[in-house]
Amino acid sequence: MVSRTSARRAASATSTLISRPSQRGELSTIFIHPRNAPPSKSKTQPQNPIRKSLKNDHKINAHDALTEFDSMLQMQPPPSVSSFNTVLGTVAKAKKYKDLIFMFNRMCEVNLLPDYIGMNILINCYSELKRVGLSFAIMGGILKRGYNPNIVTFTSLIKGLCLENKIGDAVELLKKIIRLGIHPNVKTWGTLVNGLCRSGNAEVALRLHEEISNGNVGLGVKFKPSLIYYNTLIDGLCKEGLVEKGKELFLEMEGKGISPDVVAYGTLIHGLCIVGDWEKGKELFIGMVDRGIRPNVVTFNMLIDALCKEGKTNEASGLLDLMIRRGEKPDSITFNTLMDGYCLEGRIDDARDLFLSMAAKGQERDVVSYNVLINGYCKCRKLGEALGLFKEMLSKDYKPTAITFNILLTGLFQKGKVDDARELYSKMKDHDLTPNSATYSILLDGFCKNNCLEEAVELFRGLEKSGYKVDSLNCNCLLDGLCKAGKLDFATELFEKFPEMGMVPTLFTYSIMINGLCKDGQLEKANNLFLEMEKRGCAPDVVTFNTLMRGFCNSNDAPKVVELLQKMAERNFLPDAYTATIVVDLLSKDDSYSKYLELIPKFSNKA
DNA sequence: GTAGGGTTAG
Repeated sequence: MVSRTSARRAASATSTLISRPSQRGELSTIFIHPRNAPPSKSKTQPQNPIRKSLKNDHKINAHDALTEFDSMLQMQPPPSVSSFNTVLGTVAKAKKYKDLIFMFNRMCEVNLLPDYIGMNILINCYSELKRVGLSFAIMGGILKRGYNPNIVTFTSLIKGLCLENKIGDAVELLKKIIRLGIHPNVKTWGTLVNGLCRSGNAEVALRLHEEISNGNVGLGVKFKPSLIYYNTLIDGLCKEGLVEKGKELFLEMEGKGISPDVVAYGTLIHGLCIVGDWEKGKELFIGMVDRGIRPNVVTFNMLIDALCKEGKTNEASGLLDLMIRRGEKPDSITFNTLMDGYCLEGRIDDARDLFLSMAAKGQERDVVSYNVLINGYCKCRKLGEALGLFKEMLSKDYKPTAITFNILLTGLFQKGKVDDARELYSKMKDHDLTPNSATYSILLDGFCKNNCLEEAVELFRGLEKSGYKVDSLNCNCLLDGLCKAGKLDFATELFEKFPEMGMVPTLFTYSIMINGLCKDGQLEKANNLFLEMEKRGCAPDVVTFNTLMRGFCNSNDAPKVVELLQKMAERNFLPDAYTATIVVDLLSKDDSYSKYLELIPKFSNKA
């Protein structure tokens, strides 16, 4: 058991980690118990038949729980606070967090303060809503009320920190509770592993896994990984392209007597599809079915998506028929995925037909269905149709998202309709939508590419002033615009400001700058930047090589091009079609260049 | 009674 003092110490340790929120009004109803109104705890609770069924019937949904909650509030005498936890838990499981907060507020209004289980539910709720500051405040309330935060409390806090991208803080919090003698369990580790994976640190997660498996972390408590824990880690590894590691973990799990389920198989199949190993994915899928594990709608959706991305929409459509025959009901994701596949292939009419047939096939469309089709129309430059669909969705009361606007803005800029783009952008706030990073990148890029560089700069400066934290993607858009407009001085100035703006130049940033410098005839600077990016741990790709080689080629510096070609070959980079145009150009300039080209070792055929 | 996992659109 966790001693009260250690839990309190952990709590005070965390309060230095996270600043306390200022939303006192919102919380006071939960924290401060009104005087002379202790929580009722009658021993003779009236047994409510609905509540009984809540416990026994797993199919009870959040709606029934809310109804039950209302009737519980009406009871005289009121039921015990703890008896509310079942209904709260049901609504929490359904992820109806807004409803949950409403319920807690209602309880507080009638002087029913949640017990520490209820407060744990509330902490998890705020963490899920990415309001971890409030989560910590509720934990303060747990202490104030004389309860102990337990490992469930801390696991929810760690999740909240992870969801707000505060992985460092999450790790620190975990270290602190371990030092204080609170033992993390497999769910705590799973939460952290998930947080690490989702923030692009799958390899760190893997190292952590090795450490805890070896008993190096966790105060000598035997670590028992679970199926879900393994699935989390395998998924994280696969999403970063480390499918081989994922496979190893899959086998390790089986070696420990944990049988993979439909999720484990699905995760690994998805991973194989991501790296393009469709054959192995198929093999695994067959193996799974042979083992008697039924693919479900998610499995089918992933397979349909993989086929679509491979351009095999007919096979994907066949899979939709197969799942229906097998009695697996397709959901909106199934239809949206296939529609997007058709759009990617330019089969916009097939996408439209599927869109129109959804209702008849027993599946209502959703916002994503509209987004997919609008995007399809934008991509084949049928802006009229796209805008028509947008109007239709509004008239049918579908709520557009920032993505809807981003899709349409992209389409409008691509067609040079800057005025329409401006007008649409101004309408976002009418729909209670906040532009996101992608919106700003689209605007910056769109203005730059439509001869409105001034407006892009103006927008960028406005963003900086507004306190919005511009990211490297936003900057890359403006950098590219500045470079292409020949404003190398301004571009260089912005590029050099990256560190003080808290940004790390990406591969794209370097390629944009190298391209700009080359076009401006500043080849030495371009070459230096190329060398610098390597030093800073940003490996150039084929595009970077091509960009620089094109620059040297245009300034007739054949030896430099050859040198770069050799470097590419050393790294087993396969030249692409663009590389070929450079070589051809070089040869056509002067026959004598061919003597340099003989020096190039053969490119390996290894992909 | 409360905490952890796989799928779609920009």
